[in-house]
Amino acid sequence: MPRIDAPTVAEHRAQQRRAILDAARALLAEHRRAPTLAATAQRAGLARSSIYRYFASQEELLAAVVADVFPAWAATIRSRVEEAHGPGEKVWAYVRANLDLFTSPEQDVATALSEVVDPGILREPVEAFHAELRRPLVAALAELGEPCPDLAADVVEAAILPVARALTADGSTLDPDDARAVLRRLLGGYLGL
Amino acid sequence: MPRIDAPTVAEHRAQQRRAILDAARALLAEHRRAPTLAATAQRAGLARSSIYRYFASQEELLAAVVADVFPAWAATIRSRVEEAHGPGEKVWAYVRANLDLFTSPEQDVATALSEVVDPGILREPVEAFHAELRRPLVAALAELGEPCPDLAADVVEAAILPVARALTADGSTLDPDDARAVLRRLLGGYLGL
DNA sequence: CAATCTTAGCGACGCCGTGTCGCGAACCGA
DNA sequence: TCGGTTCGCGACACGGCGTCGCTAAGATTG
Repeated sequence: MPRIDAPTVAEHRAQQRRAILDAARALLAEHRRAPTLAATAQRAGLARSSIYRYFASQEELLAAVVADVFPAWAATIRSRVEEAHGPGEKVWAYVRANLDLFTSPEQDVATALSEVVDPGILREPVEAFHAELRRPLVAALAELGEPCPDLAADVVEAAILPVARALTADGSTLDPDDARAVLRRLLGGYLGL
Repeated sequence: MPRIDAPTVAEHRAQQRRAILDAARALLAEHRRAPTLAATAQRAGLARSSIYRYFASQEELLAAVVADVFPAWAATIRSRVEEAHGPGEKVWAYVRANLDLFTSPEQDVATALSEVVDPGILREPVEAFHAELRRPLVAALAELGEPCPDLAADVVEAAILPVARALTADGSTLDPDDARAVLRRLLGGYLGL
């Protein structure tokens, strides 16, 4: 068991796991695509093969990254929706909360995760948490009398993405208020706002 | 120059190119992801390395597949939009034309191409033609007085995708009319319908 | 304290993907 | 007929992921 820098092995393990997770998250945010294990390992300061001591596969590692980020995100959205009064307001609160998250300090990961609708390795872990995250939206839509709340929720969420992308694009000069206004106009009739 | 089955070399070349293109298209439709060169070559009946006699890279091959499919698609959409009267109707015609294409005989490729929003190799060629395809939508939105017609077009197109996916999903029991209704309710206020 | 067990870390390997290279063979034109 | 062109192909290089076996350092137990 080569060089251990923490007092105990258990702590060392926790530190290494964190280092790998952080490295993967940073690379995901930078490149907006699933990071390679080689790059992740280099950034975390260990050998590529050693990653497998902590995660069974690249997919599991990425799922762990997602699991690391989503809970706080979901909690924020849920509370924002709960603060709103009436189903239409709740849907709008959901939309705004999402847009705010995309332009928040966690913007990098949030954007990257959504950008990567990759049919590849990131898709499955992201979608698992997605189902959890969108529950308040589905509920609000059902309350609005929408016969297909799940499908409608898909549509609303899909509509949010391009706006978020436009807001976080590199040389974007788009005013956040204008961006919100586009969504508001588009979904406005439905929301009764 | 081994075995040539066509009268002339030029015809043989054209036939081979077509065979590769068709193989790639079929595989794309089947697996909804960029086909490997090995699989494409096997299906087209030549060696993997021979594909490079016809296409400089996998990316160029896939771009050619896209270029092969899009023109007819774009023409259909354009004519459907032109048939509509008034900007709101045009937007709705654009949406309906897209949904119809997803459930048409070319459904396989259309769905696959949209499904593959892959940040990977298919993305660039698809987006190039996409800009061309959506022009009538942008025009109609601008006519509606939308201040950010490009962004709004992004949103409308993004909204179409989940509905198309739901319609073409494997065990889908969704009524196409219900699906359209979801989009109509969501965009309805905006379209003034 | 020492023998033993456990296990982190690592390099080497296998497999599969893309893209390149050189050779042989077939077609074409002079 | 004969040389040039180029098609088709296997071999190769390179870079991904995942596995294996060795080494050595910590943990455990007597």
